[in-house]
Formats: sequence, structure tokens, C-alpha cells
Amino acid sequence: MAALDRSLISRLPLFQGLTPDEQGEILRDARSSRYAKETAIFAQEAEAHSFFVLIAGHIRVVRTTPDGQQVIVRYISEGEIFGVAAALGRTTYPASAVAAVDCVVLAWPNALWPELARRFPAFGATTYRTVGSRLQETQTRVVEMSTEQVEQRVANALLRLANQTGRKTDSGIEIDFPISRQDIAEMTGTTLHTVSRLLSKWEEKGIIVSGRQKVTVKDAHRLVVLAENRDKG
Amino acid sequence: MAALDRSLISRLPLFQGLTPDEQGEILRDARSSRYAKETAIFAQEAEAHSFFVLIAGHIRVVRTTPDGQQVIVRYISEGEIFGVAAALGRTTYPASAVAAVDCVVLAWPNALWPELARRFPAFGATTYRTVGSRLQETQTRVVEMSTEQVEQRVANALLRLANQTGRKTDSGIEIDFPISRQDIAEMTGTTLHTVSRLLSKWEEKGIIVSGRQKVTVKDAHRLVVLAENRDKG
DNA sequence: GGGACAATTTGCGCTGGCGCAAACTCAAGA
DNA sequence: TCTTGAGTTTGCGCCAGCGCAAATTGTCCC
Repeated sequence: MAALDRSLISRLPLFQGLTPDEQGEILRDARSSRYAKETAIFAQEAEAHSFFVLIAGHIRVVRTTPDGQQVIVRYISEGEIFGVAAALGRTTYPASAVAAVDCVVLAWPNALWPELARRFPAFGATTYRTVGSRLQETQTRVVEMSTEQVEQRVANALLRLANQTGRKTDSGIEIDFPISRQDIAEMTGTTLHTVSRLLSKWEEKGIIVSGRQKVTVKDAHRLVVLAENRDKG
Repeated sequence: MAALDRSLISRLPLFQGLTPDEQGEILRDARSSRYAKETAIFAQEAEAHSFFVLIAGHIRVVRTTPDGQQVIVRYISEGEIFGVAAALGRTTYPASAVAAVDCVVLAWPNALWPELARRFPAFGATTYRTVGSRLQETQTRVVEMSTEQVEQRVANALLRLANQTGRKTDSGIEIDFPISRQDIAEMTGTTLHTVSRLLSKWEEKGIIVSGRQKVTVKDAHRLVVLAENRDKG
């Protein structure tokens, strides 16, 4: 822990409402680790032993179907808590977590959750607030999958990525971790071919620029229009 | 409260791990009400004032899109807690709840949540366990929407309904509340026409029997096969 | 008992997007 | 510099499932 930047950590939303002393007490029980790009933090169906906070990097949460198809449930950004099976009374992880880039992660043993939640209600409340918004987001995604066309869903996905993990550059908002056409397809329930065709079309129109595992949104406004289009684009 | 059957209520999973005294204390703050078929318990986007337990009946949780399309998020069965916005730090309900049949419901003011959760940890834990399985279910639904064909999704939906709210009759497992083709379509992201065609086909094959707002599963096993079919049925 | 409406069924034509396949293009390592 | 392989692009054909429309059936209410 000593090696990590305490001031950075104490600024995380997760620790808001806690005194520096309390923060220290919570952090004392954490173990920090590094995960190289494309390695797993935990695997779907595995016995849940810990919960985590992402200190640096980006994490992909993935569900794999019995026949091997993958669906990206969400991306985790810096500062977010994840793998909170314990807080929700689960004994296994419902999905896998994979480092999208090299990552630094704090981990607490699940056994500590009840005590931490009891002694630091603000800590528990923040976690449950996060869970609440994830439940809502996931429901929104079901609604999108049910009612929107592929083009709208891909536009929405890019907008979300740009908002959550976008980095402003002089040519637009760049998604600041490597993301392939295949990844975008797995987020939106389509195929890499269809994503590729859409991105090509949008690039022609000047709405985005994209390269290998890279997308930059140049004209978010027109992307919003595409995402909202009731029927034909 | 006096009018309600206490022994029935104390058998609910939600109250497990609590002494009769504690149960009484929690119930003292509840208000019970009836909702006629097709009336709303709460509306999407409305200020969240209470959380609820369904004592009798069946409730449909629905999200409506800006352009008026509806998606059924889930059905609530007897004994389940719902509308728990408070426990998740939300101030509005993310969806509407509508009585699918005449219902009896207990309601607690949201303001009581923090105290109840603090004084009766088992109560809070059970609630969060429920939230956890709902998050997982919802994710499963995203995966299904992303990877399965309509036929498999409808088969899965019927199986789930049969398991959760099925009533055994001599002709099979009957879903014990009125459910239309349109409802099934809104649960599976398709149209009532397609649902109707599928049900007709399955009825011909003797897998189900169905009528107006009524479905009875006769051969769950063959339905499972349909639900699992990797590609063509 | 009969009218009126809501739910369901079914036919038909169309198309969004998938599956397959092949070509192309970077980026990194040898 | 050259090789290699992963990521991407693009053409082509097809079909699951939607949209529209019309007929039919069951239910509730008067």
C-alpha cells in the first residue's frame, strides 16, 4: 500500500464521506496487485474470494455463453468498485473481469465486507448506490436491445464510451483504451462485420475517425442524432 | 395490518432470520393497500417515496421508451420486495409497476429504510441478495438478447414464467395470471405476431396449450430443448 | 342473448443485418 | 527489412422476423 498514492485514492468517490483515518483503516486491509493487459482478475463461475477497486487502467467485464459466445457486460473505469459478489450475497462471480490494459487493483477479502459495511456505513451506501445504477444501466440495455436497431445501439455505445472513458484530443474525443470492432460488437449484440461497415460509413461522413483498436468521436452531436433516430438513418 | 395474515407474512423469505418480535416491529411501520387489476403502484420517473412487498397478486414492472414502446423488465410474485430505489440510493423509480391482477401490497416510507437496515441487518442482507440476483438475471437477459434467436428467447421466457409463477393443473403447468401475446413480446424483444406464430406452432406439436391471455406448458422438456437449440429449431 | 371490442391468428412481401469468404493493412517481432 | 498474424474492410446472397392488413374468435357488458 505504501507505494500507492494515498491522496489519489482518498479522492475516489468510493471514499467520500469518510475521514482520512477511516480511509486508512479500510485501506489497511487491502492488497494491491498489477494485472498485465488481457489477463483475468477473476473468472466467471469462480468462487468469489474478494472484491476490488480499480486504481489504474480499464477492465472489461465479460459473460461467456455455454457455446462460447462472449458478451461484454460493461467496462470498469478508474476508481470504480467491482466484483462485489459478497455485498450481494453471491458466492461466485457472475462474469469474468479482464484487464483491457495493464491495471492496478486493490482487493479486499470478501470476509471483510460485513464488518466494513457495518463500521463504515458511507462505504456500504456508496457501493449500493453503484450497484443501483448498474442495475438501471443494465435494464436500459435490455430496453435498447429490445427496441433499437443496430445502428442506434452502436452509436449509443460509442457515446457512452466517449463520455465515460473519453480523452479529449485536438481531433475529438478518443476512447483511451484499445477497443476492437469485435469488442464493440460484443457490447451491442451484433457482428464485427456490421460494426466495421457502420464505422466506415461514419468515418466517410466525418463523424468519427478510427483505426486499429481505436475510435475517436469527432462529432458527438451527429452521433446523438443517429442514436435517437426513431427509424431510418 | 391487523386484517392481514401474520403467519403468512412471517413465512416470507424476506423475514427469515428475524424473530417474531422483530418482524412485528418492522411490520408496525408498514401500510397495506389494495390495487385493482391494471392500476399502477408507482410510475417510472416518479419521486420514490416508498418500497414495497407484494402480499398477494402479480405485478408487472415496465419500462417505457421516449417514443412509447414498452418493455417488461420482470414480473414480481408473492412475497417479493420491489421498488427498492431507496436501498440503492435512487430518488426516482426507474420503471413503472402495474398490478397484473388485483393485488395486496405492503408499503414502507423510504425514510425508514436506513433505520430498518441498520437495526435489522438480516432484513437488509436479504434485500441486497434479491437485488444481486436481479442484477444477474438482467445481465442474463442482455446475453440472451445478444446471442439467441427469437424462438429460444420466447421458449426461455415461458419456462421462467412456468417455474416462477406456474400452477400445476392436470393438463400441465399453467401461468397463473393473465398474460397476452403482446406481454410475451414485450418480455422477449419481438412482436405479438411472431409470438402468436410460435405459440401456434408449439400448440400443434403438443408442447403447450394456450388461449386468451393464458398459456399452459404441457411438455417443459421439449421447451427446454427449443430454448437450448444452438441454431435451427 | 346479442353487440362490441379486445385479443389472436394468419397471409404476404420486404429488408436489416448476418454468415461466408476473400482481400487488405497495419504493428510488432525476428 | 521482412515476415507473420491479428485486426479490419468489403462484396454477395440469404433468411428470420418485422410491418401491414384482414379475418377470426372469445369475452364482457348491456
